[in-house]
Amino acid sequence: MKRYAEVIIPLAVPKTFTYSVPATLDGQLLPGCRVEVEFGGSKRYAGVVAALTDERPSSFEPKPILNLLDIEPILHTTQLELWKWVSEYYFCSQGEVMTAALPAHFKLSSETILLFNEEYGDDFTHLDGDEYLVAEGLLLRQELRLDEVQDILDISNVYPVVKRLIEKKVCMAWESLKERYVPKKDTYIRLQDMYADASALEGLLNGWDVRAPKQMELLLAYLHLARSAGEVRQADLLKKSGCSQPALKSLIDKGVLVSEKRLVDRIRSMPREVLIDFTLSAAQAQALDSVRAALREKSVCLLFGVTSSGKTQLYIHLMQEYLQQDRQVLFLLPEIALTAQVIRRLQHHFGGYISVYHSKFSANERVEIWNRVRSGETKILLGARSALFLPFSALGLIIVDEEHDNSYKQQDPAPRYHARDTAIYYASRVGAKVLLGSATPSLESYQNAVTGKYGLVKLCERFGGIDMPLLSLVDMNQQGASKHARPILSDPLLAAIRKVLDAKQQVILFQNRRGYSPYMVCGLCQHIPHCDQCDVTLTYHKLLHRLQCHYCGSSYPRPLTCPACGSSKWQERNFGTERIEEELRLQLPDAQVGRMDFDSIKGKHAHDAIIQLFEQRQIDILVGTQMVVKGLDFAHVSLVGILDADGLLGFADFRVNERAFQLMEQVSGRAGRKGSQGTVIVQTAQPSHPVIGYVLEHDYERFFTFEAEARRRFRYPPFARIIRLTFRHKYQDRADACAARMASQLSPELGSYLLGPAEPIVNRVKQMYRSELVLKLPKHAGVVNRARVLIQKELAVLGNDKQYRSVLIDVDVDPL
DNA sequence: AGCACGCCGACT
DNA sequence: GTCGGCGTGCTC
Repeated sequence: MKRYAEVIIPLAVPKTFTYSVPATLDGQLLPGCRVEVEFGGSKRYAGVVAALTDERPSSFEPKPILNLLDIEPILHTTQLELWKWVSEYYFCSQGEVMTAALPAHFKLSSETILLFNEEYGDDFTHLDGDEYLVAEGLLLRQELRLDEVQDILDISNVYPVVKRLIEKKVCMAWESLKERYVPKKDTYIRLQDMYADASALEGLLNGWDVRAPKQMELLLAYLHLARSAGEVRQADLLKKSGCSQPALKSLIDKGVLVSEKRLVDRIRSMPREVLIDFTLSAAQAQALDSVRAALREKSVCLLFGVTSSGKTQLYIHLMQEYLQQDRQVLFLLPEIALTAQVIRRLQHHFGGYISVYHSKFSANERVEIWNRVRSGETKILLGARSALFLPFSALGLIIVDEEHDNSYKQQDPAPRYHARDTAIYYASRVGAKVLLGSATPSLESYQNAVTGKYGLVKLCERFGGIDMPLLSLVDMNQQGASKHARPILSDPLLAAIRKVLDAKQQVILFQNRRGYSPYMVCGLCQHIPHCDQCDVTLTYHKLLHRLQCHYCGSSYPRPLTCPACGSSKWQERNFGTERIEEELRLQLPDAQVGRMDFDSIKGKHAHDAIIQLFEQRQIDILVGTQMVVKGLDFAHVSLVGILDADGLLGFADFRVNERAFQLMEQVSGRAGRKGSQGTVIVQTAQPSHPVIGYVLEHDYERFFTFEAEARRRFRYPPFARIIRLTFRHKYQDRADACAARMASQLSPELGSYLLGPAEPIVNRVKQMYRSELVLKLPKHAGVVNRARVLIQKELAVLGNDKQYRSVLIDVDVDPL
């Protein structure tokens, strides 16, 4: 009966749009359904109905909804509320949240199709060159997409040509919105009904024509498959029998077999019971009890468990308990930790109840997982950040493993949301519990645990009684004559590697820099090559033999001579993973070396492939960036080397210490497994740095006390809330002016919490200059809300001011 | 985000 | 003189 619908359009427009509901859709339309609407002239989109109303807009005439795309809503109202909350909390549009939340195939936008007008005929004499080319294409193909027209003409703006062709009635334009999800169909083979009767079948076999032995073979293969599997796919049958399509076709033609197309799930489920084939250690069982108790009283519990204390086994037990109560469980992991190793392990226990959702899955598969979660068929979902937006219907528990991991915060396109924090909000809305797990909790979470806001459970014992690895330092000041003459691999480290390799064990070397050399310096004039588009030095990649910008991705040929002075005496400074790999091949020619970083895991399965090679011990030494840190379990690694601790401690943001501690502690945890204590060697020029000290002692609590004190003193999280505003423009002064304008609006009330405008460390990226404002707000709801209101208000003003509207403003709430 | 409208430089 | 650049304004 409601006559108007508020529709979310998947764009960065700050509001919903009102459309009228045609009489034909009366009653079928519900919030959460996708609808096809026209938006902005001719473009069509699949929008999501946020709400229905009877209120007639006064200032405009709503356009009608063109089509209903879903018979029932694809999400629940709790998800719509979540979208709204995320958009408000993180200062973005609901459309941007929609873009992040929905699988690609739910997001449709039209494309312009040109249809050839038959009546025009093939007399193209009145057309000019470009028009003729397109008309020819149309005659041949009947219809062309706009990007195909672009290919034909090879010019940037095809629109004028298209417009003339339409005016001359050669073709007409059509906006086509196609459902992109394609259900998968498989061909199945079954026996003709009359042979269901055993004697009829026997008769058939006995009277078989001996001239058709292939068909007989095929039929026997069918009977065999049907007996063991129940139903028979055509592909399996042909493969098993070794027969070809024609043999099958004649059996079908004879009316012995029947072929039929059936819709199938892309996601193979193995329907079987939950399998818990291990027992918890006393420490684990006790921790599990404490977690249960904590979750009875509080909605969030932090499980602080040292590396390899067996947190996952505890999770598995807890998940099973929620499963028995018929509640769904969401298990979040950082994308990079979602390896085949982890997936296999959970599938082993939960078989058909579990689904996995992450970027490696095809868009079609993701639609199917979406639907299975909504229907409640999937009880346990293992996924990365965006899995939080799946339409759970009976969510009972969210586990956020490695809760400290930075990849839970989406960085580049809005919404810049933190999946851990959003999960906590969402859980509270739907009455679910949250278990955060980490060996190195974030300062935020640990502070919340210490103050009693969250429950806190510690698991200090490594599973199976393995000792924590033994750490030792190599003081790099004593290695090499000068700062620039330091070796990449110090003598003690090299000696340790040799020893480990002799014992047929494996080594992980950690260096958080990819490429060969982070920058090159001209030996004569000290010139350093920079990116044209960004304010950063270029990293030399030896394999590509090019200089690359790690900010915008552009790449340059390696200069032979210095563009400033013409000398060719380049010096390569510092080292990345690529260089280490080379150094190892030089120093240890017999060792098998593998590299795992952003550059080496391109391609769908490259990441898992490297892990597998290492698991199978075809690689002796694995060199990598943070990727080697994330939740991998290798049984034979007895040595871990942290090659440049100073590189981790050298950043200039308030989280350096936290990140450095976490990375070093996590990578250390990779060393030592069953029966042997691992060794970690840290190379540093600052052996007395306090963070290094805490890592040596594996003492998270003392690290926390130390770091929390500094954060409190300088008013950083967890003792303050940060909102950062970045102003981007191709002219520095415009960006600065806009930031100054925002600052002037905020400072009367919030001046004491405001920093900037200031140019960030990297002040130009992709041809855009930047200016930054940072609000360090006290944790006081009134002040924070006031700041939000003022920012929101001023964003609207700046968006309408022609002096500032071309400045792009990014708001980052709780930035990393 | 698109996409159209509108006002200033290098080509016929 | 026109084609085409991208500044700016709007989308139910």
